[in-house]
Amino acid sequence: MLEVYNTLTRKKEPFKPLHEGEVRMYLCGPTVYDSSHLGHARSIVAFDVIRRYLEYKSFDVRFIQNFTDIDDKMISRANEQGVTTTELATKYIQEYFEDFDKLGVKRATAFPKATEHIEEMIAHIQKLIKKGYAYEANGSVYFRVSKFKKYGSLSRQEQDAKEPDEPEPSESGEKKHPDDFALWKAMKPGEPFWEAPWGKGRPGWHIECSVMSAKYLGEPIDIHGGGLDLVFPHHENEIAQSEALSGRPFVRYWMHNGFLTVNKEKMSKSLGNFFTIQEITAKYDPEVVRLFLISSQYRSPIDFSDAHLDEAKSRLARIHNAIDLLQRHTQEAVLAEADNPAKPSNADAELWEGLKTLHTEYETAMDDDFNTPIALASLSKFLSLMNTILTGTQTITAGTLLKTREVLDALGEVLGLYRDRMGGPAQITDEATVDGLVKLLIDLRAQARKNKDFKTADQIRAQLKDLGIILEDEKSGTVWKRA
RNA sequence: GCCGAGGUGGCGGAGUGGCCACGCGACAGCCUGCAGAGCUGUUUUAUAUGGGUUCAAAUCCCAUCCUCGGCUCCA
Repeated sequence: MLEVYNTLTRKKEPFKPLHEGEVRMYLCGPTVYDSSHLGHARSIVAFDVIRRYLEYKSFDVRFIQNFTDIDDKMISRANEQGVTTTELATKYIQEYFEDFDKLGVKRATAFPKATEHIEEMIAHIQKLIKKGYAYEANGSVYFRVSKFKKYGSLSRQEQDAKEPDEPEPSESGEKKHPDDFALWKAMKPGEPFWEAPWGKGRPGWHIECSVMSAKYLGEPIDIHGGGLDLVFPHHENEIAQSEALSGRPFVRYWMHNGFLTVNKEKMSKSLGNFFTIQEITAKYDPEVVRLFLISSQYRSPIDFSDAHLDEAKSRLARIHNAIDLLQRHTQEAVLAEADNPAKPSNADAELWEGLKTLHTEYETAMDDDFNTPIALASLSKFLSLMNTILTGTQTITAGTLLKTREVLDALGEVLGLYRDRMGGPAQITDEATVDGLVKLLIDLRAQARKNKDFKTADQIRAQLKDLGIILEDEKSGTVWKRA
């Protein structure tokens, strides 16, 4: 039984989607005025794993992620660079896809943009005004927080005790209460704008998520996600805007990921302690970065450092070695058993037992609010067992090995790890040629070793290493891989 | 100030009453012509501090100290 932690109730709750067999989830995406950094990756990878696990559990997942392509930061950055906000957005959306494709993040069902939903937002705001939840002031429109009694229930913040509608001298003079927030911002000279019944301007930040979420997923949706820093005010305001109109819950499960920190401080643009995904992936394999990001539970903080990424690199190498070992044994067994199938041995039974344990432990972990560290631990335990069995003296049948591969493939798919090593034998012609040539050299080296001509043997190995090809001697023979 | 999260071995990171994961690093052994990988073992009483409850506490209760986050820029 899957349980998820709901920020609304601050408890783990059994997960039951509104429509059986179907999950509708929405993730607050980036404002596309700059490159994504590792903090964004933490959130996006976390929800990617959640989405993948839900799919693994056979849910049909509709997953929407927005791009905020109009707001103050978009405007000021576009002005700095002498481009339009549209040009700026196009550039960073493209970069976004490059970054996250690299990190193995599955593309969302749709990526709606704020600027493509202005009409719907205006309609939503009009209805809010009509119902008395919003008011116009100098061409801007604000949400009247005091009118929405549940305000603050997500972030557990008391509504300001000040008298509603009491003028606030420190404010711009437009808002009737400091807690009120903008639904529509009147145009300032030189800014991009859209026509609205109350004048030229642009939407506030929060309204886009309410409108696009409802448009693409309906109401209520099952899961709405984002970083912990979005709880207040962003998500609180989304609830207010949406529920003020619909009169029913907007979201059933609110999920928030913890921060990526640097020296225990939140990685953020304003602190300047950020590294872009491009910078990190220039230094580390994207799969290493991904493993690093899922090595702690998504709600826990995770501290960034080179040492921690190096650790993930070592750990990933261990996983890869085990997968490669399995791949070789599987291919050999399939070939060997082409004509006469082998009988399962005790070792087969042991491996089956291990698979069963892995399967149970893994699912129990992921069912418990997506506990990836425990899922990885169960995988590690299994891989140790598998290494022992495969390097042992007993041969395993092709059937057992293929089953092992199938299970590891499915579990790796959820975490987004080692998938590229799970395929069959190399298919590209060049690859096949290289494979043939290297095997030829391996044979020659084997001859040399047999003749105790270690000088030649070592020379072959060393020269291949210079070409980026590593030879490793196994009990069953020599294998090769790329450095 | 208000609200919230958390302090676990050399390091990362699980664990909400007993059996104390998993990984990284280090050391030793096995295997090996050598190397790598792999396997095994070790890394002495790891659970911020002080009390309390209990046959039994990292886990529950009380107090204290410390760290981090949110409070309308933020994944």
